[in-house]
Amino acid sequence: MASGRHQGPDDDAGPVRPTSRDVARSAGVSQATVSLVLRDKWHGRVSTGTAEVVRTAARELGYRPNLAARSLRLGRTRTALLVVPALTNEFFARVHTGAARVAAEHDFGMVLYPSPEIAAPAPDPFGSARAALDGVIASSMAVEALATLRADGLPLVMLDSDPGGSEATVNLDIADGMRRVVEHLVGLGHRRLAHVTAAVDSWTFHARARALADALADTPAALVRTERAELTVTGGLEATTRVLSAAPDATALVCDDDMLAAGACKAVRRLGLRVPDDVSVTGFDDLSLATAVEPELTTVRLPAEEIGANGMRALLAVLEERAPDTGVLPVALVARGSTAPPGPAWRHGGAR
Amino acid sequence: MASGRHQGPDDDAGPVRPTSRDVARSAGVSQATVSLVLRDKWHGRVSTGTAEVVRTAARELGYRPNLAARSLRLGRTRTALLVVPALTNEFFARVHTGAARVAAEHDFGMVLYPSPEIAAPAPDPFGSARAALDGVIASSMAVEALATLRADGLPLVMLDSDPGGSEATVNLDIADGMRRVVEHLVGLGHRRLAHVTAAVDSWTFHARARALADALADTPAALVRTERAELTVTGGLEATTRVLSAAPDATALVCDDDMLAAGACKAVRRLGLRVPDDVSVTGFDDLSLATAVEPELTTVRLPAEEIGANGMRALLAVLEERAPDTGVLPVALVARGSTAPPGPAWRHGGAR
DNA sequence: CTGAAAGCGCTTACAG
DNA sequence: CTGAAAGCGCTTACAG
Repeated sequence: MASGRHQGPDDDAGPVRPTSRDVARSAGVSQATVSLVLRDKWHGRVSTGTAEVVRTAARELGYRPNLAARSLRLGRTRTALLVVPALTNEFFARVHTGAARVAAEHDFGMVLYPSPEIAAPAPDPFGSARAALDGVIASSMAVEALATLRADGLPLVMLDSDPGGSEATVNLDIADGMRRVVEHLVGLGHRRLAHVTAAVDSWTFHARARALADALADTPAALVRTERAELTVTGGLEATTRVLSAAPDATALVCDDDMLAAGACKAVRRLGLRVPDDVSVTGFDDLSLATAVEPELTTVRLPAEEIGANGMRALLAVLEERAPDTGVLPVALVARGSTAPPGPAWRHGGAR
Repeated sequence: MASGRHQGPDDDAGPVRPTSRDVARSAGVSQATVSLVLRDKWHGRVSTGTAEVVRTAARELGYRPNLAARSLRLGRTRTALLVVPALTNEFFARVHTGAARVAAEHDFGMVLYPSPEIAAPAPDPFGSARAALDGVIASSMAVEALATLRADGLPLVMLDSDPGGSEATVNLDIADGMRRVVEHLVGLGHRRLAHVTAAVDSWTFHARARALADALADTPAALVRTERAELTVTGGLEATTRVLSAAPDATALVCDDDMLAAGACKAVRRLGLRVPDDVSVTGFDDLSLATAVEPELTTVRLPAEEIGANGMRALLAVLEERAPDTGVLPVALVARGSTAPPGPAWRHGGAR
């Protein structure tokens, strides 16, 4: 009997979980053989019959390998952490779906860590997510927020973030998305746009602002006002109210996000105006909210699952010391009911 | 040198992470002392000076305990798994927030596992979430979906679920919420209600249907129609369209969820009617969507963070073999713009 | 007040 | 084709 009598960490916890030792004993083989068979490394090393006996014994005992022991031995956990700024947001939910799918395909686990602070240093995810990790994927976070992680020397892949921040970055073509919004609006005849910008200090929103300015430079239209908004529907409503009082001649509101755009629509209506007749509104992200509101939002669809999947592929590459594919993913404009040509008053240069 | 030459699992991976052995050597003490000091179990066993030396050495080396080794030794991981049917849903995001907060207070980690199938057996979360776990909290899932988990003999706490399903259940007062919706609607004068029910086979939606029928029994009002809807805005729209063609005399639509209610509002308007003038609509959950749409939704606010927090407390109790507190949490009706007295035509018994 | 030793459960290089 | 043994890094009961 090999059980360390005075060392047992736990003596009362219900039925004892079987170990590979138990399987070996039950199958009449060594622990090594059990490991080989169960890890599928037995071909040409263990006879087919023995393998079958081992598998049967494992099944009958309900054996499940102890992951802590395996990790300790292997020095690898086959687990990645996905850090996102918010769980509430569908975009991140979809990023997770994509990343988890690729992880599963490679027999990796995926653990999720919602870090409320996008820019501030996150509280130690190891104190919280706890699992031992092989690498980290962070979406739409500031590099500074990942300081603890980096200090641990873990491979880090950043998504929708400053390209210079980490060993690998997978990005969306934010600039192209904004350019298409501008083209769409200018094509409809809008000349005075306002920007409802997210008051969030992350690369993706800085990129949106920069792209908007750049895209506008090539057109006859101008940016007449920018207001910062807290990233909620109410934030969008309030910022838009400020925009329309400061720049009542704006005919189109470019919003950094669909939630902001939903709030903008509410603000427009509270001022007795109509969307899109009097004011056009655009969103960004194409969350399900975009089609829940009325009119439905013209917005930019981001390939959320795909960026998650590519992020996980990049992490796998880094882990295997291959060069990660850090291509920029294309986005698409989705035109819906919240945009239209500016109202007749505007087309004729009149005041509201 | 104690490193097992031919056993090293990994020879190339960058700077070697320091172990407690390195800290001990650097501080000139034994590994045991390091462990005692760092786990804060040294009082009266190690001198203050030695403790300080150990702490300094650990800091200087950037030592972090290997969690796999600790788990293996302790047989406990201080990690709980939260299984939710969807990440996209704010309700679950808030449940997670509450559960993670309580977990952190007790130095527990919290790992999230989104299981797309509410009712079907989930794919093995151990293959996927991978972390070694002390217990599981599952929100709004069918017991059958947790078969794998239960088979592992892990303590399980269920949230917003069939009270009979597990060793501990923490529930919301769904029945009371539905009763208040009915009181509100009947109080406004509605007599013909229809139910847009979620086509999801989970306890919480069955409870909502049952509670609606029960509440209605005590009133002069009647349920004139029930339509099942896929749990999306579009699903709500389609089901409502069916409701209003089958039961054009319904003056109020009770929806199982805010997304469904948002879809219902869209359907009403597509038929040329107004919310709430012609048809009142109610939601359930009070997601931020409820105030993003217009009119804002009358709905039932569920204490999502609190149920998460109580769930984690219950799990902690089970783990410590104390009796879990499985109280039912109160909910509240939030009356907003999507409900009003039935239109004049209805009040006078006329047809639309 | 401190250290030496055992052992948690696993995997793999090696010897047969 | 199979087994015995070492060791991953930690914590704790025990001996001093």
